[in-house]
Amino acid sequence: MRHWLMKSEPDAFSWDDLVRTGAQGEPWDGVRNYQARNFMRDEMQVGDRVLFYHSNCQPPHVAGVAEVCHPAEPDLAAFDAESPYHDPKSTPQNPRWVCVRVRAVEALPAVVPLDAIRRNERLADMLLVRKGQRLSIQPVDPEHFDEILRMARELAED
DNA sequence: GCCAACGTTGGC
DNA sequence: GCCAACGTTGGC
Repeated sequence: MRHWLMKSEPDAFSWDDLVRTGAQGEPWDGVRNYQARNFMRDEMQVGDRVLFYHSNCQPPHVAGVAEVCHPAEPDLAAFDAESPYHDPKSTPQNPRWVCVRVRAVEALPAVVPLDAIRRNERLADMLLVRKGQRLSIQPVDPEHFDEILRMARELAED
């Protein structure tokens, strides 16, 4: 089992939105970055655990743990001329973009803000805190994943 | 709202 | 294949 971090802007799709989608989960559509696509297409497997991260909000933070619940399939939004994610170069015969489906597992007992992650030297190597790094889907080392969960428990005690 | 960092596009 | 121009991400 691998571990991941997936970013979402809460104004667009929040942790609560994910919880509401229930067991069938949410297709992670709209990813238009090849590296992120390749992670979904080639490396993500059903059961992989995901840190659900809220970006572009104050403060940015990890909100919950999700899991991959369906393997990569074509991103239907790319075919939809009305969608902001429309890509005319992607066709049903030859889909350029794919998405996995993700469902909520559990909210963290306390959210873990980005600045706390930055200050934790055990997380110094996380891609999330690497300068200039802005992948919306990124692999997470298991130790880093567990450390985030530990921080959430610790923050909940205060 | 600003802007650094990065990815993509397209002319050549 | 190079690279300038442009668009996007996302923290601040």
